[in-house]
Amino acid sequence: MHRGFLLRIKTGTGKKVVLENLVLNERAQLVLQSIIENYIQSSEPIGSRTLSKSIAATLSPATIRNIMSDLAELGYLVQTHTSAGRVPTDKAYRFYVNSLSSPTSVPEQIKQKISLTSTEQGLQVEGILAEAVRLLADLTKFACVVSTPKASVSRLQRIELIKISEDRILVILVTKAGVVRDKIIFVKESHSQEFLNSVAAFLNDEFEDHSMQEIREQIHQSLVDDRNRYHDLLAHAVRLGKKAFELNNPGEMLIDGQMNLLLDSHFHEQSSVRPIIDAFDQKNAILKILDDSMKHKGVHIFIGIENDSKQLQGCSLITASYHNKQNVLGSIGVVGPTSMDYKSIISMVDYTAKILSKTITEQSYD
Amino acid sequence: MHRGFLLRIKTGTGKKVVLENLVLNERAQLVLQSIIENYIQSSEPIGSRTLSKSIAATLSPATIRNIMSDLAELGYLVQTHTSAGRVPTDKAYRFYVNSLSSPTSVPEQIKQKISLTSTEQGLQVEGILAEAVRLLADLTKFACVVSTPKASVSRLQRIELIKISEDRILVILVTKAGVVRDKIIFVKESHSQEFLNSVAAFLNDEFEDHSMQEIREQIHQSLVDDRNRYHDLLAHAVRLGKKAFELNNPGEMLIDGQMNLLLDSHFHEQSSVRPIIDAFDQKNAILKILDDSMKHKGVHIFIGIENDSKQLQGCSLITASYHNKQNVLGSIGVVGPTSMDYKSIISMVDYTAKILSKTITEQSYD
DNA sequence: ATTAGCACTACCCCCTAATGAGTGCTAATA
DNA sequence: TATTAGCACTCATTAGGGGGTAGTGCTAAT
Repeated sequence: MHRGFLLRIKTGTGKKVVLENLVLNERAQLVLQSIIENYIQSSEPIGSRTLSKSIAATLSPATIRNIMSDLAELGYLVQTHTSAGRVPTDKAYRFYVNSLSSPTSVPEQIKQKISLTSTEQGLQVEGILAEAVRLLADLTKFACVVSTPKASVSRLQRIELIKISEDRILVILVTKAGVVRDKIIFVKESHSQEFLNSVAAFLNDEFEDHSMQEIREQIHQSLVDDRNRYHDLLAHAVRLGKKAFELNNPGEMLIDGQMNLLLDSHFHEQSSVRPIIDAFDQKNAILKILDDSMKHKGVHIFIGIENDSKQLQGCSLITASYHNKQNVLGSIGVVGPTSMDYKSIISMVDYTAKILSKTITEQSYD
Repeated sequence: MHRGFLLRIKTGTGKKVVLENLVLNERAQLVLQSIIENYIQSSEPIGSRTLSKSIAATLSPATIRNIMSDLAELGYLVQTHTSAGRVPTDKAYRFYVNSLSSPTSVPEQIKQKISLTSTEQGLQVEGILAEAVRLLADLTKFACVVSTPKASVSRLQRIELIKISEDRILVILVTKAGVVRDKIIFVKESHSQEFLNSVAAFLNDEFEDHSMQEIREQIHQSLVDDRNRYHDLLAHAVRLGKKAFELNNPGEMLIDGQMNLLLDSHFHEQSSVRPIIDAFDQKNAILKILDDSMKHKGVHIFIGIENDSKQLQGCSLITASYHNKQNVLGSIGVVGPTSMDYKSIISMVDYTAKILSKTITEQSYD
């Protein structure tokens, strides 16, 4: 029926890449890569003739057809209809990005655009993140997201308690990373501002430079531990502190450039963008990916079908974590079509994350 | 040529509406209104036959054609091409909304959906606004905007100065309206936290319950006034206060539901949404409209061509201001196609603004 | 192992004709 | 005099048909 692919590769020479349990010979790799790069540019199915012209090696359309046929059988390519060119599958993109070396350097002119000026305006971390995500969206022309620093890992710089009314206290938490969080807590008994000041002083003394996670645990300990009850200040500090350090904002993220997706040529039909938009609205699927990408350094790539969330299976995400001197704080990423220009987007995300880390580190409070 | 329109209306009976310097008789009004309502529903050109069926009064298509022809001549209707139905112009929408009585009441089931829960979670004004704008976007299926309380009119509840590093001070401003603003100021000379506390205490004493505008003016006065220089604390307080009360964020706005516009059937072509999206990015045109709408109570309607900004001439805005006990704080609004369902949108905006005002008033700090 | 050649497929574009919704005008009618 | 029926006309939209084209798969020749 078809000439055996395995036969061909047995005689194939040169470097080989193991993929699943099968192997692509060098020439097949070249063809596949070339198809992908062509498709990324044109976002139209690639035919054997077109390819034979653009490809470096001198191969006739017929030969290429044979190779393509094999690649299709292995699941790297599909056709929209019988007599159409081939389109790369998610599997092909995975092969492609795996074969890419580490991020290529960003062109000098782009580098110049990637600079964060908001620190000069006395903005906090949130402001810097907003600027970074907007910048990345403008550069890549796709939608971009960034997760705000996780409250649990950030370390306390300062806590302030401000009496707002008889039963309300405004809590302001400043972290070493430069994040300012404020929230209101409700109390049953009224406290004077002086009293709140001493409670705040106590909490500052006790917990400065501890991570929120630690603080919560220690306070919980103290609550269990009844011995503290005899000390009035301490008891109140513990009780207020418990409320103050409860994190009720469960990790936020900033989004920019959603519109870019709709205007992008790769998503010709609106319907294919719809689920992605919904994913933005729900946030949790994307947050999960950003969280995952915090676990390891460097750039992470999630391609279409690989995504757990069905809504995101029509697009790819490229993410990179950012950090200050001590901790990984969050990650920033691009959401685009599976057929995006991985090479350049990867390097942009990588570079932006580095600049972001640098900027945040510089303006951290320690 | 054509039978004189003026002739016809001279004999017209019943209520008349003066519009520009011309007059529509009752039947013409009815027809126009009916065309508009049909078009709002179908967003397709309305023909005389269709209308003759749907209209209450029993009029033959031919009669309706005559009326339509007159309305077209007066600039209320246009045709996309010779043999197409008629489409209302912006002038027609203006007539239509003017003829609407004050906001109709919102259906009970919608009312139930319009409730703001964020206060219970100890969120500040910004959080409430974010919830309100999202709610309105979900309800109307259009893009929605809300302007944050203007810093200049809001009155000081409390200022805090926190030493962050040798040359940086974190300023936290809490306003009576419940807005918490934080920013970093840079100083040349280092101050101890104790000193900052006394400066803050002084500023609090001096300026509590004053509007930011007043405070800025008074501080500016003091700067000019050299007599204060002899007093060290005062001099520093003035200097720091000047920086602290400088507003570097020039009125912000929150946006939600931009995507709704792209998915809306009224904007069949992407190209017509593009300028609106750009307007969102630039913000100032929309902010200006929101500002304008703060000047008078109630719902404001800006229809297409009436907008100063060219980008916004393809859409309509419906806005309403929100307030606390003392001041008008900002406004919330819907951005949609000129052919939106004004009747229901108006009432939703009206009701949402009222609930928003109520919620903010309740949780204000005085 | 590669390639040239050929038959075949299916989309795309263009042209045409038919359909149909809608208008404007005129003449008849109430 | 206001309304309506009738008719000719316009123009968008649709369906159908043919030629062109980009592509494939297969086979036979190199």
